[in-house]
Amino acid sequence: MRLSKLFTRTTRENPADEVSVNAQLLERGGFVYKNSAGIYTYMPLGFRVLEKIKAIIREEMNAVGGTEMLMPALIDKKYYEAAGRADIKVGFKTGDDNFILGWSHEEILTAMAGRYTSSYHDLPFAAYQFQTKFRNEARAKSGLLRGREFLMKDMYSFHADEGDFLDYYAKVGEAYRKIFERCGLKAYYTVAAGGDFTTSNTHEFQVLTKAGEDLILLCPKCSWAINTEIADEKSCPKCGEELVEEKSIEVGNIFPLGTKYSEALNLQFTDAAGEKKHVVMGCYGIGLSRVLGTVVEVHHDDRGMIWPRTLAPFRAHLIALPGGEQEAEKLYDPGSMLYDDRPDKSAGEKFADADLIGCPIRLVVSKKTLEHQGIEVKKRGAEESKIVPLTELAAMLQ
RNA sequence: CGGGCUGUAGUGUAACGGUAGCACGAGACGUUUGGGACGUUUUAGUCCCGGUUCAAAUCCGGGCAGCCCGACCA
Repeated sequence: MRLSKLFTRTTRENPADEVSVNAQLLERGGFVYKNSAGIYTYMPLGFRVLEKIKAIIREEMNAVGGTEMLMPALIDKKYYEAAGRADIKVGFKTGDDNFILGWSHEEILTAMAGRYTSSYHDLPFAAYQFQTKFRNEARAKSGLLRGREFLMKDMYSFHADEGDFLDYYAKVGEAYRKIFERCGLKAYYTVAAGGDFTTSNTHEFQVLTKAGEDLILLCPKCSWAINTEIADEKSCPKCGEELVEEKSIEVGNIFPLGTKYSEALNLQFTDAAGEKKHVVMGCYGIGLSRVLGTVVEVHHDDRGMIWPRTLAPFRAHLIALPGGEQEAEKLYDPGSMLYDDRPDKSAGEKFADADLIGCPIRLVVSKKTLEHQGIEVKKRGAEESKIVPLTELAAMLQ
């Protein structure tokens, strides 16, 4: 993409009233636009990052047999009423009393599953979606970390019995590890309480950051962790090491639903012995926008964002300086490069923008580099740069 | 939902109750050209409603909005 064609613009100043790093940098770089507290538009650069996160999650969910679908955001209250959650205060009302802006989709999917689930032959299955969730948070805060409208991947699994569920639960937990690792996040598998549900076997994926609003007790030796909401242990039950309290942000969670929803919405199947049983369910969520914000919290410096290669809006940021314009046009690859072709911007301004936007590699073509038949290559976050022969650039970007 | 703080051009900020100013951005012209360059010039603003006052960005009341602390949080 050419910067001359990108309609967003960076700003030199942090937005007033914005304290969290992710909100400051994402807004300054033109990745997001805050429309209201906790409500953001993903501008082109931010959207590209979001799509990369989505692609990683999609791959890993498909790999554990998840099937993608898309449910409505506007949900008939009857679904929530069936499980006794219609009055929950995090919901947004709409102009029609019968409809609520959806904040979770257990009920609606459980209700729909009834049409397709008759026998144990129909089980197990897992379905997921990427969807905008609405939560009437009493206090939206910390940029993308706690929004009133946010993008979430939610998956629900349906099983004939607890054992089958537990096997799957472990598989999804492993998939989540891969997802966060691929997103450049060190996420700790943390024992937690799942709201209305059992305190056993519910887990959160927590990333350590000062911007986080959760507190976990973490074992520095074996990485076992537990949310302080449900524990005040002093030492690790796995290895005995003393636990350390850390601030963290929950980027994902997985938890058992048991038969809560299958009973509430009467989702039953016939087992091999011909008996009717309630389906055993699990639920698995990842907040994409929260992942986006967390990555910025973790990967930045005083000049701007430093995107992991897997999520960067573009692999490289190509800058044309005087004398290098023609060569830059030849090198420009629209698929992988953000190309600063603006003729009226000073070198310093282009460098500052490149640092702020944070693509992994910065490429500069100028009279100076062409005197060496080369292009300057600098990694974001590194101090040194080097001149690479033009003929070797393509290989280097692999 | 309690508490605190704050609302001024696109952005960031000034202005004792008395002419709304500065910087950045954006536009024009010229000079520049490897770390946010310079000159000239143009552009654009007091969140909303009411009150006090000769006079309100400023004081008062009420809204609305934003941020922070707490409570809450599938």
